[in-house]
Amino acid sequence: MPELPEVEIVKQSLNKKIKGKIIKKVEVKNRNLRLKVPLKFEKYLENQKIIKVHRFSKYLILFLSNNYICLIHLGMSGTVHLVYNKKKNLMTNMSFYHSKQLPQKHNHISIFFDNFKIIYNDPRRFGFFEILKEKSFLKKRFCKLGPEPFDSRFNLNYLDKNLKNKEKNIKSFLLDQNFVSGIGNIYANEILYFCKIKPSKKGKKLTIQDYKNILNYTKKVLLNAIQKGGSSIRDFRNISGSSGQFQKDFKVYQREGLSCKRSNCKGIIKKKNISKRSSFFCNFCQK
DNA sequence: AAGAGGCCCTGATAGC
DNA sequence: TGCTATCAGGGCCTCT
Repeated sequence: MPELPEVEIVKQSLNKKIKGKIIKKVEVKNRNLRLKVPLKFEKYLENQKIIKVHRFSKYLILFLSNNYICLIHLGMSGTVHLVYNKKKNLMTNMSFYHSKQLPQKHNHISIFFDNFKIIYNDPRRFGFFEILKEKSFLKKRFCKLGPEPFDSRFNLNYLDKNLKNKEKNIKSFLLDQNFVSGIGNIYANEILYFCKIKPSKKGKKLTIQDYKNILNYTKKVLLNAIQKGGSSIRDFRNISGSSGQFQKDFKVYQREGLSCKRSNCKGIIKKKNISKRSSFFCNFCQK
């Protein structure tokens, strides 16, 4: 669920809080994430300075002063929390992510700094941590991933080369990290709405204008989400979205049965499973 | 080779 | 009330 914009927000927050700081201690309570947290994980991190935090696609990349690199993927329910040590008895916490409180359960990893710690929480444990020996391994690690939508390699030629004559539908392409990386189910739905393309449209049926719209709106939708602080994500603890803000921005996602927001469009938002993922689209303006 | 589908996991919710 | 079934989703793997 954290897609590129949400991970970008976490990256920005981390850079503000932990860049230049030294890791005092690391505690792993549960190594059984999507990938096993390496036994030496703590050793690689402890006493190292965080040089900087980068992001590629949905991955956080922590550069350490010993040249090791810590990769973090939030999976679909991973959150990062910042907890301050207060003088008084209480620990207050603020989240990098939108959950307001530090959850009681599933706090798997704690990274301690001088007067605060960051905590990795992940109920479904689809997230993972990896250690890379140095920079050059990054390239290899990400070599199979497609370009981000902002990458100049993501262009008309690239789309034509990859989509032409393909039976696979465009929705699956947008979710395929080896084709374009950073987009997840929520933004894939939103992007296709803006493109006026129905999610089930096959690659081979896409027109040049479709290509142009895809190039345009993949960027626009993600950038807009980043600007809004990743606010368009729903809270996994609150699927109904009653706590608020986020849902307002969605054009189609989780709007089954509601009317299309496009002015003068009389369409109704439909929900349909495409390749096992829920897809939302306007039955009128998305062709 | 391309594309579809399964699996990992927990928690919220629907249905009986 | 309390049970079970279903769904949610990212990445990787296997099968056809």
